[in-house]
Parts: sequence; C-alpha cells; structure tokens
Amino acid sequence: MLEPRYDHQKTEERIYKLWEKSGYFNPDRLPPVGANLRESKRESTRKNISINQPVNQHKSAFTIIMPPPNANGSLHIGHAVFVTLQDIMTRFARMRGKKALWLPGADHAGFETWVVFDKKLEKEGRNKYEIDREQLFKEIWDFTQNNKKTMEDQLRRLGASCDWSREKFTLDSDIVKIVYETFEKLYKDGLIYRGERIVNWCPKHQTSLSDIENQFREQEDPFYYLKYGPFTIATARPETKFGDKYVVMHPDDKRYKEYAQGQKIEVEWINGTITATIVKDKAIDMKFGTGVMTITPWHDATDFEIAERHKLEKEQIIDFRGKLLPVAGEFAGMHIKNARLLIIEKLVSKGLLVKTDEHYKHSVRVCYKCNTAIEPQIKSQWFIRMTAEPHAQNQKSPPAPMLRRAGKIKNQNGGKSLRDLGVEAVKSKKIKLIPRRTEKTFFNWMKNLRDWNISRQITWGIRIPAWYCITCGKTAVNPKIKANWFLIRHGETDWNKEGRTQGQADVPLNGEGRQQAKKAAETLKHRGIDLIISSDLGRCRETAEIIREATGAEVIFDKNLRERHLGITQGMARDDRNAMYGDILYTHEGKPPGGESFKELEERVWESFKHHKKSHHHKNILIVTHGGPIRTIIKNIKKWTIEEMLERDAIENAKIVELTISDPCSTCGGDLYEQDPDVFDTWFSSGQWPFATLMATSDKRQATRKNGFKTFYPTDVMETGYDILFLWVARMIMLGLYRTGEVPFKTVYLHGLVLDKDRQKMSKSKGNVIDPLGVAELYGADALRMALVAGNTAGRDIVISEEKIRGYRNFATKIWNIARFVQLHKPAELRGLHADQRGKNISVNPRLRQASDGQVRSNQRKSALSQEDRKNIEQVRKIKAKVATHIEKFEFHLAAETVYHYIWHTLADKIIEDAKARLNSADENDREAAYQTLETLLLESLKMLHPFMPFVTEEIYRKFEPEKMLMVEKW
RNA sequence: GGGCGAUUAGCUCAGCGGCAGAGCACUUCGUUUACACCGAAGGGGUCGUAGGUUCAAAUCCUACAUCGCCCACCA
Repeated sequence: MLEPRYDHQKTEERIYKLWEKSGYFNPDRLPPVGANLRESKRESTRKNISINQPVNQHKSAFTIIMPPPNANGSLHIGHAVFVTLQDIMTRFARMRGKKALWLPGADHAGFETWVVFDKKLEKEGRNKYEIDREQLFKEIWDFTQNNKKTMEDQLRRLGASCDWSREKFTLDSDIVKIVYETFEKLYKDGLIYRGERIVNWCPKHQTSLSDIENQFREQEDPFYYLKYGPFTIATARPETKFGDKYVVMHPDDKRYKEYAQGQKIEVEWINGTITATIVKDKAIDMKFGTGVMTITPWHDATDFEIAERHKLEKEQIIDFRGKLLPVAGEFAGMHIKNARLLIIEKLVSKGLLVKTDEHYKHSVRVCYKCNTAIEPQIKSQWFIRMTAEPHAQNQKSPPAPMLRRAGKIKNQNGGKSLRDLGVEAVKSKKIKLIPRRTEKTFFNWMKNLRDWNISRQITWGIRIPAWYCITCGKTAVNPKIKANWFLIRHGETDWNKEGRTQGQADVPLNGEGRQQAKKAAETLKHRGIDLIISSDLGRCRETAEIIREATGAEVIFDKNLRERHLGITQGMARDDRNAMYGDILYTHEGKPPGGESFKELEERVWESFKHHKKSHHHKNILIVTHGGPIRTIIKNIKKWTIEEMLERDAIENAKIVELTISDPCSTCGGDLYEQDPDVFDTWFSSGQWPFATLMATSDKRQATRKNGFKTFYPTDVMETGYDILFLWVARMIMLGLYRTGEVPFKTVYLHGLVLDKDRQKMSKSKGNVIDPLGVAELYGADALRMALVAGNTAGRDIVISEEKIRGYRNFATKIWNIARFVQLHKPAELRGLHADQRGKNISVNPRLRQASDGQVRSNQRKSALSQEDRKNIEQVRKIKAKVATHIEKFEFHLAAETVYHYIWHTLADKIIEDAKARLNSADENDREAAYQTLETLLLESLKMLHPFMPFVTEEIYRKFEPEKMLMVEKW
C-alpha cells in the first residue's frame, strides 16, 4: 500500500540506483522491445522472449551529447535546465523504442578553470607564477577531478539518464589524440597558421584571448588633442604614442590633399624630434576628430591592419605586464597607469597639448572574466583561418603575410572555408536552430568572423602539439615523439647560497637544495623517466638520488658531466674571483690556473651528451648536471656563439629544461625539439566534442562499441544555452563538418538564462542563487524539473521561484494520491495477485492497455466497459499523442502543461470524481470496469509524465507493475 | 553604428489569423471516508500606442514609444 504522502527524499536515490543497475542508460544494453523485465527476472524469462520477440527492435538511434559542465565548481541551476530538457528528450526517445544515448562528460574548461584556480591560490596566499608548470597542472588536475566527481553525483540526483559507461573528460588521452589529429589536418590543409599578429592580451591573466572572450565596457576618459607637426591628432591613450611615426589620413580628404602618401615630415614629439611618414588609408573616418591620426600598430588592432596594408614598421611600446619599454625614454619601466598623467604634463610643458575633452565616452575591450582592460599586443600565436580569403569581408584588411600562399590551400571541402561550411549547413537546413530566430543571429555573427586565435599562455589545458626544431626553429606539427629528455641542474648548496665558486669541488646539497630536488622529483614522477644520467659530484649525485627514489629510474654516473674545473678559483667568493680572473673566465679559450677553459668543458660535455643521445635516443632520459654543462649543451644545440650564451641568464637550481627527440628536421637535420609552451583555447577542443566523444568510445571490452561513431553520429540534438552559441555551437558546427564531413547534430535547441522571480540574473553577490541540489533536497528533483520546463519557451530566459517549484511538488503529491486512490479501490478479487497472474486470469487489463495504444481492440468482455470508460481511454490516448507531438516539436512547455492539466484537472478532478459512485456500486462488473479504466488511465498518465518527473512516476508504476520498469516501457 | 527580441490578468509567462489562457496570488464557500501539498465557484485584461491588410487581428504589415539582449577596429 502506498504511504499517505510521497517522500522524495527516501525514493529518488533508490530509484536512480535501480535504473543505473538495470544498465538501460546504455543503449547497447536496452532490453529487446516488449521484454521489459527487471534484471532479476531476466534470466528465467529469456527463453520466452526469444520465441516471441526478435532480439533487437531498436532500429534507429537517438543521440544527445551532453554539454560537458566545467569541472571547476558544482552544478548550478543553469545546469539543471539542460539536465531536465535533455533527459526529457532521452527518456522520451528511449520509451519510443530508440537506441537512446545521452553521453555525459566534463570539460577541463581551460581559462575559466585557470581563473577559478587562480582565485583559490590568491586566497591561499600563493602565486601561480612561482609554482612549477607540472606541479600546477597536477594540482589543478586533482581539483577538477574532485569537482567532476561531485558533479556526477549531482547529475544523478537530478535524474539524468545518461550513459555513464561512455563518460568522457576533455583531457582524456583518447580525446586529446583526436584533437591533435584535427589540428594536424587543419595545418596540412592550410587552415591553421602561426603568425605574429595582434591579439587581445589580458595583463592580469597574462594570456591572449579570442575576440569573443572580450566584453565592452562603456567608460568616460579624457580625450587629448595633441599637436603633431602640422596636424592635430586625438587620443585617449597618450601612453601608447611614443613610437608613432606614421600619420594617417583618408585619401579623399581635401583638407590634406597637399600631403602625399609616403611624404616625410619632421615633427617635434614627446621625446624629441622624429621623422613622420604620411600614409593615406580609407580606414580613416573623415568626420571623426580632425580626420588625422597617428598609429600604434603594436597596440591597436585597426592600426595593426593599416600597418599590414602599407608594410609599416611596428614597435612594441608596452610590455606584457603593462610597463613602458625603453622607447618611452624617461618613462621607461613605469606602469602605463602611472605614466599617463606624467606624459600629459610633459606634453603640456612642450606646448603639444591643444585641448582636452574631459568627458569622452567610449567602449573599452575588457577581459570577460576579470574586467581588466585588454591590452592589444603582437604575439606569435596559432590562428584558425575562418574565411576563404583572409578578412575578405573587410576591405580594410589585407591578407596577412603568412597567408599569401593562398593558392596552395586545399582541403577535402573543395576549398570551402570553415565559415562557408557552417553557414551552408544552417542555410540548407541540415542543421536547424531552435528558436528559429537564432539562425539570424548566427548568420550575422558568421558574416563578421575573423581568424580565431587558439593559443593561450596558461598552464591548464591541452598543450599545442607543435614542436619547433631547437636548432633552426622549423615547425613540426603533431610529430612522432621518440623520447623526452630533461636536463636538470642540481639543487642548492651552501656554496651556491654564499656565492662561492664551486667548479669541481665536491659540495653537498643544503636543506633548501634537497627540497628543490624533491619538488623536481614530484614533477618528473609522471613523465616516464627511464634512466637518470648524472654528474658524479656530490650535489648532482644527491639530486639524482632523490629523483631516483620518486621515479624508480636507474642512475648512472658520468664524470664528463661534471662542472667546469675552475682550478685555484674554486672556493673563492664570486666577486673576488671575477676581480682576479674575470677576463680569463668569460672567454672561450681562457682558463684559470689549474682549471679548464670553456672550450674544454664544451668539448667534454657535448661529446658526452652526443654519446648518450646515440645510445639512449629512444628512452626518456634525465640528465642531472650543473649550470655550466647545461648552458653548453643548449649553446651547441642552438648554435649560439659564446657571447650569445653569456647574455642569457644563469640556470636556476633544480631548473628543468625539456627537450623532445623526434625525426630529424627536414631543414637542418637536428632531431631535438622544444614544444610550443601554449595550450589550446578550450573551445578548440570542446568544439570537437560531438565527434571526439563518439570516436573515443570505441571500447575494447565491448565489440558493439566499435561502431559507436557510425551508430550515433551525426547526433540528433545539441541542447545548450544561447549564451554560448558563438563560443561553442558555431565552432562545433564548423569543426564537426570539417573533420567528419557531416553535421555534428541536426537540431540545436537553445535555452535561456535562469532568472529569479524579479527577473534578476542569479549571482552569488546578489545572494539570489538557487542551488538546484538544495531545491531537489527540499521539494524533489521532479518538482524542480517540472518548474524549469513549464511556462518556458526556447531561447527565452527562464524565471523560477520557490513558489513555482512548490507548486510542482504539490503536483507530485497529487499524482501520488491519485495512485493511492486507485490502489485503494482495487476490487477484492484483483487484490493480492501479481500483474502477470492477473493478466492470465482476467485479461482485462492488457486489453485495455492495447486499446489505449490505439491498436486492435478485442471484443472480449467489451460489455464490461461503459461508454464513458471508452471515451476516457480514447481521450488519454489522444492526450498522449499530443504530448508526444509537442516533445517532438521541442515544445516542452506545452507538453508539460498538457500532462499536468490532464492529470490534475481531468483525471483527478473529473474522471475520478465521476468514478467514485461506480466504485462503490453493487454491480461487480461495473465496479471492475471502473477500476480497470482508472488503472489504465493512471498508468498511461505515468508514462507520459515520466520524461518530466521520472522518479515519482517510476515509483508509482512499480506498485502496479512490479515486474516492469517504466523507464523502458513502450510509450 | 549593426543585428535580434520583448511589451497579454496583481506577479511570472503561454497563445502567434477564428468567442482572451495557465500557474501563482486574490475573494467566497466546502471538506469524517485519495489528496489542505485538497475541492467547488468567482473577481480581474480595449493583448504598449497609432495606422494598415483581412469576412475576421493579441496573432500578419508599417511606423512610434518603452525595455532588454547580442555584435562592432571612430583614433
């Protein structure tokens, strides 16, 4: 008997476990159609099934790839929206007999996680720049893995019927491999290039960002009109103006027709007289200001493009931390914030400031995460070419130099650009966006696409698979890596600390040195070191020993890797040594009394290195040695002169230098490479998510998985928030089409943001955040799901309030009580019988069920049903069909409201009320018919409510059909 | 500057050519016998404004007003 009140807290977890245990989340393990039996019963009934049923009737697949939540926090209410909508579609498809796959995952979320983790470090009083790259990566890895685990549990709490056996993380090695292949293919097709181009630099996070990772902030700044020779130019950023030596005007501007392109004039400028060159360019707006401007190509995108067009020189004025470079003269080294007013003062004193507009309003690009003003910089970065002709949409932009070889470009798409591929897929309706109006937004954005910078200067992410030949700099994309070699200097000694010359003196590590070695060992632990080759001097030997303990690699010693012998200077304080022997020490061939020359060291060490490389080139080797030998090795690889080498900073204690060995470089024959230090923009990897996940789920254990991609791709629906239409959806469309030749999904359903009942965006600072798990705890996941669906259309923001959720909790109780009522009125002769027995003995119920499915109607015991009964059964059939149509048309709100209305205001308020008298009737036949009708209506209602409120419906269904699972019942 | 959207009951929103709808809130009444997380009845709207198309407009078209979102290299 059902409890008087439905207790979601006791039920939901139990039901979820039941589903998960059944294995039916995995479409490969769905029961044959019509053979819906619980796990425990399966074996015993298998024979029966095979006689009557074909083994698998699940012909077509239905696939949704879950937008992988960022593994840097826990789920918020926005996640609950996607869980609800996607679960509705998946459960509906499953009940419709499809091989329904909802593939879950999590995103490492490169920059976003980096920002979150950075804040965490700040709180802990740590600085990310002082943490070793490998160490930092590992910490963030652990952080994301923990979050991921939490999120998985949360998804379960919300009832997500996704196939956990296929779950993927964006950093899984099989995913990374696929991402690398895409990168390589793009490179070979000429759609990806590395170039010195202007990028959006966030000075706080010290990385470049793509164009869409910026926001615009309106602000008011003083606007300075400056005298520049015969012209007046205006700027809001005087601190960039030091190097301005081009003055640009529109070619048609009559005011300046006396000036010719290329003409040179002398002008008095901030730090003295400079020679300015006249440039005529149509990018100038004649109506703005004086119609003349000077340009700063290094720090402004427009200026950069003008400079590219006219092949002008570019000079960096501001460094990557926002400080002025030597070109700024007396202001060099100052932060631009502090320098600005001082520069203005100087301009005033030189009589160069014409006037100031104090209230100039303009929008400034800011980092979308930290709101710091973006500082455009020129940097060598990887870009994806989005358009057929570089910047063709914009006559102001010429082809970037690196793209001049346009003629060579070829790819399988008949030379179509990524943009064209995407636009055509949507235009031709191969991909449909819901709501339809977002297609306009999509086209509008695609029209103005610019090349996409995918390099990020952060640690957290997928390292770009580009290696550069250390000797000549040639690029090798995704090369076959034979081995990784590491050079490490020993840890600190007391002599290091005191600045005493060590040479070959046998000095032990100090405490700090041992700590450094341990830290390095931690880092190297995961790098698969096969062999450690160490200098035999104590400080190296100890370092090697510490690393051996962590990595388990064997250690061999090599005297030839010792530090340079410094003869009588060994033990001397550095200053004294340099005073006495500096002239000799810092030349190639000079040597101190009793010591070695640099040349001798170099010959000894380089011979040794070459020897080891020859014998161990296929192994991962760690060489533990000293500062001198490491610099020597690098000098020889890079073919530096001794002067070039001496210019470089000394190697720090326990500093690791990484070298990759691959096939010899086709240009110089060298086989040592260093990897690009940058990682991918997260969206480059998540843009490949639909095909990457399916390609990667070819599990060795299950033969059926091998065709995972073939069966489930293209996927059916991509359901996500409209806020990432450009960031993610557009990229998936383009990369999916490019890589697989097919659309990644047929329909895109975009939902809105979740707002509170006052239409406010939820934010932690406003304190109006609704925690979906808290709500699920309080009112049940079913109630939350219903509240998120009802009354909301695609693409519109979703307003949710506690009252609304409470309303649907009441609904769960309502249907529970309907079930109680029905159960309570079960005629005595039907009570205590199991469902299948009942079927055999009485066979009323199955017949009714058939009728409700609109199938053949049996004449057997027809008289038992009243006219009204038949009408009611016909009605529920119609309602169910209507609900199905709504779901198929992605009108989830209408589907939900239809079910709600039927159950509450038709089934409960009318049908049940009308049935009360008959259920107490003296006529046994009538009583039975009334009951059977009600039970049928209830079970049909449960079916159509199930995708929306899976827990309570499953729980009730089990009370009536203990052998069956509603989740896989036929709709 | 360009694009997209919204304006319907007190609130949140559906409806998008055929008698103005839902949930919540409100009013009145009811309830021993599935449910007060309930039931019955009810009040409440010139569908932003002004034109137009149509037999018929909340719905289609055109302006306007107000609000919101997205995109954008006027120095």
